Parts: sequence; structure tokens; C-alpha cells
Amino acid sequence: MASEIRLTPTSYIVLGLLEAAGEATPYDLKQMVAVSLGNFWTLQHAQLYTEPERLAAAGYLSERREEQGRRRRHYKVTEKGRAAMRDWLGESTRQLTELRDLALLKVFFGANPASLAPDQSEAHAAKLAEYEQILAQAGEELPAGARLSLEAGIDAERGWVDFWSGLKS
Amino acid sequence: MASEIRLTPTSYIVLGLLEAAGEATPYDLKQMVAVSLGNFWTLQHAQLYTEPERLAAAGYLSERREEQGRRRRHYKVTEKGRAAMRDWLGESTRQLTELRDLALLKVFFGANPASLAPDQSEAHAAKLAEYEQILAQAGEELPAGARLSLEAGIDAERGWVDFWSGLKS
DNA sequence: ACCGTCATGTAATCGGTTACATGATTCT
DNA sequence: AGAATCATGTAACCGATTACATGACGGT
Repeated sequence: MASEIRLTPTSYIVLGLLEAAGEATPYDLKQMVAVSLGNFWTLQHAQLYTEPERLAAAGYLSERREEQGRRRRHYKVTEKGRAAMRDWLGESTRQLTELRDLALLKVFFGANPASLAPDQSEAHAAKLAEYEQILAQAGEELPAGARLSLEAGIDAERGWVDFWSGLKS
Repeated sequence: MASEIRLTPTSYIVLGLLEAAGEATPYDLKQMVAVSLGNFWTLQHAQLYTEPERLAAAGYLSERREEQGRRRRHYKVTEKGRAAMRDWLGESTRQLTELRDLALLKVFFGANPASLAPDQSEAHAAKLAEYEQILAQAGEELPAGARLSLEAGIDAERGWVDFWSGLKS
């Protein structure tokens, strides 16, 4: 059975969403991503087809396929999958995300900051506004984790807006 | 000649570093990355072998190979490469970097923030200290772009230290 | 002379992205 | 009924990561 696979962040996203949903098709997952963590961690929709397949082959998910029509695949987390998710959630990490910011890379190599600043500050401001609206509208009902990460996103965007706004001149 | 290739951030990093160096081997590039932008944008050293090859094949770099011994490859930016870099530096972008922060992803899926907070706040504080030391020691001599991106990194790390410190409880 | 570590490079694998393609549905 | 858009899925490619491998060199 199931050759062992490496679990990537994408894997945990699929596991986590499926655990919340109970059972879902790749398309359902796509919808869930769009309204939740898609804000700070996007995925290509094709990955939501290939990743569950990979996870199912390794025993983390079970698959049920419709007999009729679209023959959609419905996935569910198995006990093995639940355990993997639990372990991952329990492990702390010192790993830091690198900035990997395109605009900053340009600045590093000598681009004129003032010419990048308008686009960047606007784009960050738009994102900030979006986050703030989500928080205002859904804030109370959001699960604690979702809310907290949203707040982190707001902090981060504020920082970037400040940074780039200070460079317009 | 040269089938057209897509230029990725990695491509521009190689172009940018080579332009600064004049001529360099992959190993030289590795060294340069380590002491400069490696702080906020790391690369696998293998990429510093394959990417120049790719760029050379497409005419952005010229290659000179040692006849003796190691047969190292030395690369130089061609006029085509210089033009590509110039264009890229001149183009603004609205593209935002997603957070893609592992710890935050765990929080999103329900991990206990307080149990992640110590590792994360320490790790971010360490990175912050590192940046501050670089700025203190080399700040004055740094090229403007490098200095500015370093300052951005400092701002960002401060934000994360605050965020995670506030969750320890 | 040997050992460990840094220097240097290549090969294989795999996740992720891009591109393509075809059902459903809604709107006019 | 046709067009447009959304839903759903597969295939191919490719950049990036991982693993492997050997050369050079400083120290004991």
C-alpha cells in the first residue's frame, strides 16, 4: 500500500479544510480557500485536484466517486489523516517566512523606490481595507484561529502601507 | 538560437548579482547571496548552477569555461541581459507578497497560539537582532537599495516580534 | 598520510504552475 | 438557440528542492 509521501503545507491545508467540511470535492475546497485562507495563502485550483489524490493514495484521505454524471470525487479525512493533522498542529516551529517581496527585491537591486511606492502603497492599502471589512463584518463569528490570523494580516499590511507611503516623494 | 524563456525572480537575482560582480562563477554567486539578499530571499545553491545555464542558453549571459582543473564556468551579463534587468527595474508592480507564514497557518487551523509564541517570538527577535547588527556595522556603506530593504526587513520583524510576544500567556 | 570540512558540481525527483478542454447554467 | 460565464477536470512542463558525489585544502 501507500508509499510514504512528504506532507507539505498544501497537504495540511487540504487536511484542515476537509476536517472542517467533513466531506468535500476539490471544487468545494476551492470555494473554501477563496473565502478563508485564500487571503494570505493562495493555491492554484489544480492543486486541489492533485493534492487530495496524492493524500488519498497515501492513506490520509478516503475517496468516494460518484457513479453518475460528473463522477465527482468526494474526499474525507481518515484516522491517519486526522492524526497527522493533530501532530502538525501540536508541533511548534522556529521557521520564519522570508519576505520574498518582489517590489523590495527591485529596490534591493537599485530600482527607484519612489516609483514603486504609489502602486505598492495602494495595493497594500486595498488589501488592508479588505481585511478590515472582513473583520468588521464577520469578526465576531470567525473561529478564533481565523480571526487571529486575520489580525496578523492587518498588522502586516499596516506596516507595509506605512513603509511605502513614507517613500513617495 | 535561444528559445525564449520566462524570467523569474531567480533570474533577476542572478542578473543583478552578476551585473554587480562583472564576472562570477556560481560559487561566487552563492557567496554573494549569503551576505546580501540571502537574508530575505534564499536560494538553493543548485539553482545558482542551473539558472545561469538557462540564462546563458537564452542569451542573457555569456559563459567562459576554464580549460584546466575545475573547469569552472564564469558568467557575464550580455547586453540583452542588461536590457532585461533595466526593464524589470523600471517596471512598477502591484503584486503583493502573501504571508505564507507556517506558524500563522497552524494558528488558522486551530493550533494554540500560546504554544507557538515562544519559538516564533524568539526566532523573529533573533532575526531582528541580526538585521540590526548588519545595519549598525555596515549601514553607512551599504548601497541605498540594500539599506532600504534591510530597513524594511527590520520593520517587518519588529511587527512579528510584537505580534507573537503579545500571545505568550 | 589522514581526516574533516569547505568547495563545487550534477542528477533525479516532485510539487506547483500553466495551459488546455469539456460540462453545466444563466442570460439575452 | 446562442453566447457568455462558471464549474470541473486533466495533462504537460518546468523550476526548485533534495540527494548524491567528488575535488581541494587546512590541520594534526
